[in-house]
Amino acid sequence: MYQIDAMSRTPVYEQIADMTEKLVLSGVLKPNDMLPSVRSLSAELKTNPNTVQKAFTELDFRGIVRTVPGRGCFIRPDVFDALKKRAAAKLAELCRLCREIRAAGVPLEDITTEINKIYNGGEENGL
Amino acid sequence: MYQIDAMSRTPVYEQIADMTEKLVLSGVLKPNDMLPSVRSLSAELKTNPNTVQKAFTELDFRGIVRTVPGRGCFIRPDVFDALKKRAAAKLAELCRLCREIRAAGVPLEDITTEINKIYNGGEENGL
Amino acid sequence: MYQIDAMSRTPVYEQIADMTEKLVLSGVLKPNDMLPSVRSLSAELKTNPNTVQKAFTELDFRGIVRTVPGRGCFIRPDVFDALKKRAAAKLAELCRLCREIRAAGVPLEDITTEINKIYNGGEENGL
Amino acid sequence: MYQIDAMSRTPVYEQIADMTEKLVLSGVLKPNDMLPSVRSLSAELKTNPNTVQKAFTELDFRGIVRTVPGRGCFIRPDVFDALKKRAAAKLAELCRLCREIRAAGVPLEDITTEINKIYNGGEENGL
DNA sequence: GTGGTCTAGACCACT
DNA sequence: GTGGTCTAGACCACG
Repeated sequence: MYQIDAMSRTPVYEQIADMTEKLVLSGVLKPNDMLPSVRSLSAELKTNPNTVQKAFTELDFRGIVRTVPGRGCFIRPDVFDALKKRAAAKLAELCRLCREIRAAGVPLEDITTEINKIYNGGEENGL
Repeated sequence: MYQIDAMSRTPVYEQIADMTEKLVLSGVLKPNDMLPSVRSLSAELKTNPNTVQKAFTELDFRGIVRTVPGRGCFIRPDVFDALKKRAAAKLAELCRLCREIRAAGVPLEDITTEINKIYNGGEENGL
Repeated sequence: MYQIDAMSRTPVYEQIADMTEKLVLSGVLKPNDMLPSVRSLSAELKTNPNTVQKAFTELDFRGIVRTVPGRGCFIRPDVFDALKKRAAAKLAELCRLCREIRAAGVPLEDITTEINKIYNGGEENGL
Repeated sequence: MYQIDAMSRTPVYEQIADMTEKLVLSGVLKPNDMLPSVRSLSAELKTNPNTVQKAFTELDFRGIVRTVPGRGCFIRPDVFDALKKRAAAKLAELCRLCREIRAAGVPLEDITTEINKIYNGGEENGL
């Protein structure tokens, strides 16, 4: 279910957090579902438990999960509210990029055609 | 001409490189222009000379400048080709973000209206 | 009678102990009353018997109950003395918080109005 | 300047974070001041650098500091806004305690006299 | 079994 | 020098 890229520049703990987010968006993980335990996931990913722990802490901060000591780590019931907020932040980042691209002289059409391709790309949730 | 934000989380050397790029796009720096020397720029920005040096190396890597040992650092004649390629890379990054935003359930209109706002924002090159 | 919040960060055994205290304060449990057995309560709350056992040990420590091996767990005759002592400890904790709030520059009125609201809130014992 | 209590139940990293907050409230640390480095503070407190690191991360989350990789950890210019918000949260916690104390039959006067003592206690910032 | 904290020590990117 | 990440392994509280 999880897979990490050791060569990537994004930290392992962030990869785990991002991947979990995507598993929620793709419906694999649903509200109140329990995440794999720190130990089992660290064994599966062949990473240190502390790294997984940090990923779960990060997810807690993001409002994606609620971790209950001694019981486990659970997807929050209101996870989609948190994801909405994160999407808004990503939209702002997209706008920043867009301004840079415009400044480089790229025409509006180049961007809109790319975006339309993505949105007309059917139902695949390729993340 | 240059200004860095010490509180920003983007590395100072990257800020310098990005700013130089924008000075080219806004026409302040033109092909074959010479950049300030490492020593003068580091004095102006109150940073470590190593940091400025690293920024110049980064710009060299990006294809923006050509460093001539003993003479200085010059904007490449073909700088706009390099900038086109970098814009293309940014477009790809934008698409990646766009896919994530789509996965979060944000409608296409939210994105296109934002982008249109940017492209209809007149001639200002506010970078 | 009892109800636990699995998502809460306060340990389950503490939730059980706190709730028992409140049942005494609200008059539902009176001195010399017997508490439900560990087994029956753990079944009702769908928790581990060890957890309920730990809650009872905690209540014993607090001076709320007296556990008689082989017979059961009883509210102490002098339970209200123990509750008085605990209220005093809570008052000390409140003072600690109050000092912190004062240090943050919050005016006295903000605190007293909040407290008056609570004490003028009628007879409801909503705990 | 810093001192930790190894026997306390509050984690060391939290003690460090709380202490830093109090140093701001007492005026010892001011906006834009730099905190001691992870290494120096860990040496001073005889703790592991990772523990101090975690404290700084916590302070970042609280909005107290801004940590800039390669440069250091600085008190935010708007630190007092963050402290105001934290004080509001503490006031809510105080109200929760107050309700419990009221339920235990403690009269309003007992609380208000204690609080008045604190607020009339002169200028000492005893934290 | 679960997560939370901590130590010890390494390597990296940035200034 | 600075902070950031990661590994290895320990101990604790909770269920």
